[in-house]
Amino acid sequence: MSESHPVPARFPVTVDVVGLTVIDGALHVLLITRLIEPFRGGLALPGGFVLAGEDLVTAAGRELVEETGVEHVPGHLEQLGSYGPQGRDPRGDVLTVAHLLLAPNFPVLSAGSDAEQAAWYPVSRILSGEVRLAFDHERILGDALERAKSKLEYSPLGAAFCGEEFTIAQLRAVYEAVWGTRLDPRNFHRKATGTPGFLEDTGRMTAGDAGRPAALFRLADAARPLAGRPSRAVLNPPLMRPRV
Amino acid sequence: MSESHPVPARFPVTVDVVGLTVIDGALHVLLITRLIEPFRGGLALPGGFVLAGEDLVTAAGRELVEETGVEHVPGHLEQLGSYGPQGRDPRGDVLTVAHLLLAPNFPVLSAGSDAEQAAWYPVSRILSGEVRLAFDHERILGDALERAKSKLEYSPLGAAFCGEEFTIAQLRAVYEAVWGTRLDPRNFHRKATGTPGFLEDTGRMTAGDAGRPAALFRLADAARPLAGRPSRAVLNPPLMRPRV
DNA sequence: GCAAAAGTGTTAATCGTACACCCATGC
DNA sequence: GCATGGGTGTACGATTAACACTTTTGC
Repeated sequence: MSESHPVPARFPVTVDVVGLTVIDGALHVLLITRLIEPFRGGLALPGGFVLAGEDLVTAAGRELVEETGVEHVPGHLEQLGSYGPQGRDPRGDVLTVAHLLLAPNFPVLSAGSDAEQAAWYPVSRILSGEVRLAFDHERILGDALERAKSKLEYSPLGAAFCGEEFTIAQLRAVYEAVWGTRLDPRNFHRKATGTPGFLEDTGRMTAGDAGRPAALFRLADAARPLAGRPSRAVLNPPLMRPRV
Repeated sequence: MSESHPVPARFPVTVDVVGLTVIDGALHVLLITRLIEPFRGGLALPGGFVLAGEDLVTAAGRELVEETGVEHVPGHLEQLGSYGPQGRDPRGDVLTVAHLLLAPNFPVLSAGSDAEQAAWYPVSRILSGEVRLAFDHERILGDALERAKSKLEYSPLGAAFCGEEFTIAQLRAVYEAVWGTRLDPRNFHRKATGTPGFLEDTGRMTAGDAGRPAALFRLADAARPLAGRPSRAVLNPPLMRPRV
């Protein structure tokens, strides 16, 4: 914060959003198809420039809403980290502040031909190299996945992937998709319902599915985000992912 | 990363460093006394503007070296998070990327009267409110402390607070200072030495201190930072801090 | 010898894991 | 009835936590 003798450089600052969701048991990421150079026609994370008067998370939420046509930010949005400004955009130095969105599967607006089209892509297709991302967005995605994995361990944010009410099996599917492992349904049930301050039984049940109806849960009040501030609640003890 | 219709704003970008060390069993933070407005005469985190052509961690390391007179970055430096650009500097919008330094106690240069004086301050005096920090630096310090606490759990970075060689008791003092708890020396010894890929016995011993001489350890090769890239090694199983 | 700190042994409680088993529904 | 998935009980090994005890130094 001290003033150095050299004139401070000013940088264009963008926000990018790594939007993750679970569709049919597989982790998906929200990507847009670029309509302009560089990387025209390529896939990239949604994002855009921070405007004067905006805060970082605000800007990230605005870009997300603009590029998907969703009404509100549909899940948990938090800062991931900053990248740059060197060597990440062929047009020049751009600092980007990446954000992580954990959200239930929400429908993405079908944009007209003049807008960038956002859509969900299976993360596995990027990790396998089958699909490539523009800029340094593969690196950012990698960091986001690592963050998401550890978030599930010690925070109640796995529930951010589910809707308002969900079954333990739906929650388990989230953990399995993000961690890339299978979990014992019975032990997971006990651990999830037994963790204090995590889940709250709604008293309601599913109906119509195969098998025995499942109890519907919601996030406990203690674990909910409060008045705009995202939840900082901690899962204690943590739900540990199997280590190799 | 998409181009919005509004002209992208350009922001001055600073890097700040939360430098932590353990002195006499107490956690200390590196602060400078500001010589200019705003907050002239107040205490703040060391930092400064990112220059053209610089990367973030590079800039943070440069500012640290400049403001303390130390030769090299003396420990583990990593990005913490970004703050702003709104409402954190009375002179206008400034985006800052905060960094976390975990370092052994190193002597700070006594600056001349025309330079900002850096010095170590007990963290407890800031947390108690006895000492106030400029800008939003108290919030940044709070986030840094939280990050440091969790880093000790699942990474070998506790050793970054020690010198090249250290005893288990010195390492335990680090954990106790950062976590603010007492740990059983005997169980900690077993846990630290028994964690694979963490510590390596040097074969050397301390001498001259009270009590039985202690074996000197160093970070295992697997846990060392390699070729500039900071260590991403993971402690498995983690050293768990006592939960209240 | 005595104090002090390092390091080892031991034990009980707790936790994770695996898996047998019962429950409640759709068909 | 049978398949399907929800949910509980239980047993065993691993890990933690508490603390007795031995070792090795300085004084």
